[in-house]
Amino acid sequence: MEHSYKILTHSVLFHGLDEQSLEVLFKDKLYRIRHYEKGGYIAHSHDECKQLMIVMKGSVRGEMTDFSGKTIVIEEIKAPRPLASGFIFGSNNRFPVDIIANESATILVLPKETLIAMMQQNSLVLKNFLDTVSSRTQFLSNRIRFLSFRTIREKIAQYILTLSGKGKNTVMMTQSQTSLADFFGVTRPSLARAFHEMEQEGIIKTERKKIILRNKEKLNNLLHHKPS
Amino acid sequence: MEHSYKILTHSVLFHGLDEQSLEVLFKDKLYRIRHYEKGGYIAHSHDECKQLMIVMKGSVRGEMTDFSGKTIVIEEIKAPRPLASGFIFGSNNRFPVDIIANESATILVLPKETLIAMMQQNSLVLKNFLDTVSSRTQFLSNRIRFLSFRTIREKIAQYILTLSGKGKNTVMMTQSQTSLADFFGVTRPSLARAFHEMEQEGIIKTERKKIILRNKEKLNNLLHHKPS
DNA sequence: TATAATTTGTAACATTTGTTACAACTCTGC
DNA sequence: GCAGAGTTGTAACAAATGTTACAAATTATA
Repeated sequence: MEHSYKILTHSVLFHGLDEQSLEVLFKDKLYRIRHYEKGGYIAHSHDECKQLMIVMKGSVRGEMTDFSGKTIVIEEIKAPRPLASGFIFGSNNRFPVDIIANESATILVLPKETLIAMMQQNSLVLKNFLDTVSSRTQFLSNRIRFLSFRTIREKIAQYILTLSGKGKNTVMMTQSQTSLADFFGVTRPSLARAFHEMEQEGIIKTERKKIILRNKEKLNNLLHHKPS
Repeated sequence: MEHSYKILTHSVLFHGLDEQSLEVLFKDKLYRIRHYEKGGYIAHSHDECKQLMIVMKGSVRGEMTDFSGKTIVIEEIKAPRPLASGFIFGSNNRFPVDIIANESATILVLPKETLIAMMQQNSLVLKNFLDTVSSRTQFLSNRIRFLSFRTIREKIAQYILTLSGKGKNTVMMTQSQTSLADFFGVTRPSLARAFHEMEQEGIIKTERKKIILRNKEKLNNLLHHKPS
């Protein structure tokens, strides 16, 4: 274990602690280290989630299997990140997805009790864990905002206006159009079409990843007539 | 404050503690109690969220103001529930909505430091808070699953199959069709139409709030050809 | 630099959903 | 038993998005 502390100092949960603090923290605590080969199942969807797992080496993926057996990759988690941290506590603490090793992977397993003890012993661990779970909430909450808009133009308007802040008239997209379409829950061609239409109407002008606001008022109006 | 402990024992954060434990817990801690009249602003959207607020009397609502000034009520929070508990920690700890008093309301304000101290002092408080935040994550996560399905029929299929579990062939809807439509992010008539079509095709049969599964295989197939 | 892989632009057509409006039904309190 | 509020059934038409396919542009990589 000793040689692993260095890795853990880079983990979000133990961020800010040095190796000595970690040694103190792990003393007399229950934990396990598990190895998985590529393709191995680390957890099954609907399994009870009563321990925190941190990927220490390699990477794992979350997969959803629908009722037909078709699988969809939801997310990839690389070392040294925790997985399913939002599902250890709460009223429905079960894995929402299957967790499978993407490659040979090493996982640190902390039972719920150990996690609680660590959080009470060290306020930094407590804050780190709360930050992790809360950031997730905030991400999901933001995502839902976008998914809830009826039309693609509304999503675009909200997206641009949020990024542009007050004075600015240009916005740089941080992600590809493809992944933005994914975030919005629409298809890529549809998103491209919407951008194009808005450009035709003189609302915006796009230059690859750069978006220039030409008519902020019209952009506002798109949200104006919003339902829901 | 003393007479308030009884109310707090019913709050999710202090659930399981008796009045004496609360007295010990609040001793030497910083906190405030604030009163708001109907319509008063308790917090503004984008304000920094650095304290936990618990509604002790009355009720408040979360409102979103879009760029045009139109407001949408997101949620109502009644006593004795905490508000915005998922936004105190995390990387973007700002209120996502405006918080406004629905009626005359009393709010207990716990600074972040007080909250941390209480969680470290009492493991029940720690667990309760983590349960609150995590339940939120789980709710949002589930909501996103439904919003991500392309078609209404897919949402319905997922909904019914999840509720029906293994053997059962009937499902009772716990909410009105109207609020289900809301949860799905679709309009009510569209949802009704989808139900009707599926009934025509012999997949299900609806009797008001009761849904009878007539062809589980076809229901599975709806998810089978799922994109995304 | 050449080549492959990824991203983006664009179009025609099919599908799905929204909109609006009204009638029928159910439930509650009086 | 009845009035009124809320919920559900239904339909015609409009609007938005998905699907598919291919070319062009860009970026990564050998």
